Amino acid sequence: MKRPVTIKDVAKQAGVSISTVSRVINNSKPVTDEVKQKVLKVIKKTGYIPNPLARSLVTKKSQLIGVIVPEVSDYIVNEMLNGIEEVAKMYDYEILLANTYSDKEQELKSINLLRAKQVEGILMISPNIDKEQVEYLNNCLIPTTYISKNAKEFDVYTVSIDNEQATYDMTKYLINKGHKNILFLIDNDKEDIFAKEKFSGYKKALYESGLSLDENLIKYLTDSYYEDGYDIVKSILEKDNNFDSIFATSDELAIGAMNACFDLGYDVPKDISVAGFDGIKISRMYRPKLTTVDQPLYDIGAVAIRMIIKLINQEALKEKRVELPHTIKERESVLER
Amino acid sequence: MKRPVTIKDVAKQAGVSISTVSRVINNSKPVTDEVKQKVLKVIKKTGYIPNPLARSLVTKKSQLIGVIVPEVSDYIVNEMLNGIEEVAKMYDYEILLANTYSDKEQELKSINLLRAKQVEGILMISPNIDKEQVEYLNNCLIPTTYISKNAKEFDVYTVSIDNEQATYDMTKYLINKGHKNILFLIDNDKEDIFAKEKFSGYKKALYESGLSLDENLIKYLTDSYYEDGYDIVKSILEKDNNFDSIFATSDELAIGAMNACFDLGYDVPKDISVAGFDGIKISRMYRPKLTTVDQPLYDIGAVAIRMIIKLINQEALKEKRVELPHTIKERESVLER
DNA sequence: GTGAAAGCGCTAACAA
DNA sequence: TTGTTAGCGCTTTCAC
Repeated sequence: MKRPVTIKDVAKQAGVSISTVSRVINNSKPVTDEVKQKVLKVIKKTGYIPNPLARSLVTKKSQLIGVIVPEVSDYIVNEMLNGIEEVAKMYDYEILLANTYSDKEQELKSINLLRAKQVEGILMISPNIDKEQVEYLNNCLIPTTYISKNAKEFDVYTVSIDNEQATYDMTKYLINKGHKNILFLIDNDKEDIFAKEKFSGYKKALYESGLSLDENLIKYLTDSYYEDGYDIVKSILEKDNNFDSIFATSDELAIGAMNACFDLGYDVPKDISVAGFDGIKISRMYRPKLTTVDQPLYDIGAVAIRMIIKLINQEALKEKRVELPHTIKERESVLER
Repeated sequence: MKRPVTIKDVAKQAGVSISTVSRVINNSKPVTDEVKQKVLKVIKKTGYIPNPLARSLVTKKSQLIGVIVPEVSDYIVNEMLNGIEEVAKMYDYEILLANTYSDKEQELKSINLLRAKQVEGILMISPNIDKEQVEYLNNCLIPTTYISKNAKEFDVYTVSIDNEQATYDMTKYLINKGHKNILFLIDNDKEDIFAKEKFSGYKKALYESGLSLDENLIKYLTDSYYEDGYDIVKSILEKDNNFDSIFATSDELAIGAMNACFDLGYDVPKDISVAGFDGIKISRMYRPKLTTVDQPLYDIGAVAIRMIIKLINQEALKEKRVELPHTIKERESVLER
């Protein structure tokens, strides 16, 4: 492996001091145009690339942002990652990714690892964060933004949609389509703020429409993979069928739900309407196409990373929490009743 | 932001030289147990984390591997990424990700960017690589492994499955199920080695079974998103229906194909059987569950990154190309005819 | 406008 | 076994 060319080499070949070379590559101080051109020529000729390691060592800036995710392959995370990547690149930041499989201990490890790598900021994507974590991260004094179901419970920088309103909107939509008994699948524990918000939106829509709430129709799921949606709907359907539609608060759950319906001989949407939440790509690929609450996943990622960059640059942020608009995507899985 | 504690601070507090501290954190040279304990205690007390930047600067090892991907959110890439992440972590390497959107220019840019960041190796995931690229990367003298449809055309380190055999196996499977007219959707240009391999596997299975090849049943697609599968099958089905099954060389394509069948009033698998290729998660989520060639995506990623690490450590590699086994996943989308 | 020199935090000879 | 020192590639005072 040939030795890479350094600033010294450039300086020598251009017949100037290394400070001068540094000045031209950073545009940090005025340099005579003549000298500048000379240096530039040598740089081009030698293919010199400044070593960011050395640079970071002195400037204390790594141009690295750590992104902690539960799983790269999670569909939601995934679509966010596109926005994150894009914006980071725009501001010349690189992304250091850390998978945690939603394991608290691994999350802590990842934080330390990223810190060690001198990241300038951290984007924490986690289903649920806890106090210990937030405090730890606060103590690190490293700009952090959260994308998490329960981030609202803490005084932290976070971006999301208005979950209560979104749930309200979809429930209302379902009701307007003539559905009165909506099986509500919530992808969280009952005590979580996230579950509460969604429940609240659901309840509000029901009451406003003069419908009463049937507690048996509310199901809390800890995991929200499609298998979980499948299992619960199947087990319910095997006993009785006292609902005309299903509203699942994640697309994966909704797809699992639809699968269960099909397997037990029900047609979606003819017999049972199904609505989802998220708007991931599969919701369009599946047949029937899933009617769902569309979250601006790309934008959520983009905004979150932008916040971090602003934080790093000490720019003023209007608010700690930003809420992005959602939309109801009317597709094929919900039928007028 | 408080100044992070450095090796100097530790040395001073422990009353030893910085070299001694360095020795205990690296276990590089023997240190009296007594001294060691003293240093360790100070490290724990101060929460000292060695600065890998400084370390890398002198050792020339960044513990970073660059992974160039067409798109983080691509389902295939995605499942590979899990394996990549896992193995990298196992060997204490971090992953630096670069999205290229399959753009050649962007790929070149990414290579330079990763080089600048001092990555020790590069994993290049790209639908198709070209000579210029390979040569450029070779010139960088940086260990590189490729995951690419046409990597076989070059003398490079690469991991894949045996595409010809896999295609053969699935075609054979279809034939054994009584299908004689198999619409064959290839996700590549006709001239690509990848397309040739798959075509060859298809042809071989046909001939072996005494079936003749109908050129009209072979379709080459440049893009292989589900929309592409949808469009082509729809346009064919609108004219005539001279096939009893579809074999698409990507799951997305296959799902698009199934959607087209449904939309035109055909049932899958009753009227038309459909088989895919890849074995991504959605192939299980969709109904009917897709019968497909299962690629060990996780393993492909894992092996590729392992190769790079071996290359970095100058360990001997048995072969430049490794081929992993595939399996035929029998599910619901193919019916005996 | 330019150069010399110090120093970022660390490792690795080299001495002791 | 331990400490001293040079130096990794760069930026940034501080003189000139």
